[in-house]
Amino acid sequence: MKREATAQALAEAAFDLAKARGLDGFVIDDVVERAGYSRRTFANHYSCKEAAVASVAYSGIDAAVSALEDVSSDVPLLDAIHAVLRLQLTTETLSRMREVIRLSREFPSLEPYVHHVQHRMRLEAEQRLRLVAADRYPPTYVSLLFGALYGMVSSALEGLVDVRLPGDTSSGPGSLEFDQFLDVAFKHLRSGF
Amino acid sequence: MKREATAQALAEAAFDLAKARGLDGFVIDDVVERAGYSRRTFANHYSCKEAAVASVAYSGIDAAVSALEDVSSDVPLLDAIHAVLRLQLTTETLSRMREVIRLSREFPSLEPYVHHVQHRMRLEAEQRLRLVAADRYPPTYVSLLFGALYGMVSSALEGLVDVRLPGDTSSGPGSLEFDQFLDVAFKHLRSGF
DNA sequence: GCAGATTGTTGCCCAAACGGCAAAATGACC
DNA sequence: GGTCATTTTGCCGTTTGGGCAACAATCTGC
Repeated sequence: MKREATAQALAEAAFDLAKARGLDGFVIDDVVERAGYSRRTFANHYSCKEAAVASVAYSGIDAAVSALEDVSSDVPLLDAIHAVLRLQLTTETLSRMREVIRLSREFPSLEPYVHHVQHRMRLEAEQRLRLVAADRYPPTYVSLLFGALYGMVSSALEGLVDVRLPGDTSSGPGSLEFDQFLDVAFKHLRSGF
Repeated sequence: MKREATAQALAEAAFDLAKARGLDGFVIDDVVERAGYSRRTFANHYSCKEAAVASVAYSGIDAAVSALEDVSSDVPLLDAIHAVLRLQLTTETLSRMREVIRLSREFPSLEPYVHHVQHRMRLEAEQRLRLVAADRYPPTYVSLLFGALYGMVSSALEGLVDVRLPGDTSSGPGSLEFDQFLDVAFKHLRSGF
């Protein structure tokens, strides 16, 4: 769909500008000039530049959930999710999220939109996961499980930014810390606190 | 502090107007007129009317966490949290949250700010909880536990709005559904999925 | 290929909002 | 009373949001 492509192009331009000049270092006119659209078109897609910048964190969620939907149904649900997170929550996707979170620390006006994107990702993933698991688990169970999982993962993402922010962009991808964290999180998910 | 009182008065006025006329049925001038402040002052506190409206959902969090901090330290952590949620997440607080969530369904531009408030509540609660439990559990453990708890509770709040929205404002308070849900959530929290 | 419908983009335009700055007001404290 | 810190306010130029209608592009079935 063309609409989506335009939105992504605008978001990309806004994200680049925010990285380069900071969130207050540019106006919407700069974004549309860079992306080659009109200001009016920007307003058709985003309500403000914050929304555009935050939206880039959304990329990758689709691939992750799709991977989950492909998992054969005789693999236990928790195992499947664990494996998918390990595979998908890496490199590009993870480092973008971290960059957006980092920006939102520096420019608090970005925070609401980042949280909004995270929330939408959670909703979409949860909804699609519920379909995948519909024949094995009741919806309420999946909601609780997913809510708990989301809470732990998002808490870890924020934590990673805190811990590793000063300096290294090095160990972004399948970083040891994140994998280790995932293991602990799933241990609790399986057998409680 | 006076600053806080002003912010709350403005938020209250914005919330009332949003309930009465819808989010697009008033402008900032209406808010400040009702609250008795100037437009410039509004801008000192909130970046837009959405932020003001959403902020009313924040009320009550302070009391809840304070109650938790008073719990004697020989009560198991999970029991203490469970009890506090049962007591505090009722009537006024809960019904405000539901009203804000309901508004955000009708006016999507409100969503980011609602999610932001939820997120801030989570952060504050988690941080203070970590202090309370510092002598019994390591910070990482508390973060994971709290993340999971938050995910489940927020998932339930949204669910409650979905289920009960069409019609009744009747069963807001210590509603049966919510208590039952809490029990299930804590069962999983204790012994896993 | 073509006429029609659907969807995306743009310009126009004005009400609304953001935000810097400095003056005025409020209050706490001595 | 006086002094200092915090908060509120008015002024005002810049930026934004979004309704509307025209325009372009893309997708239909024929």
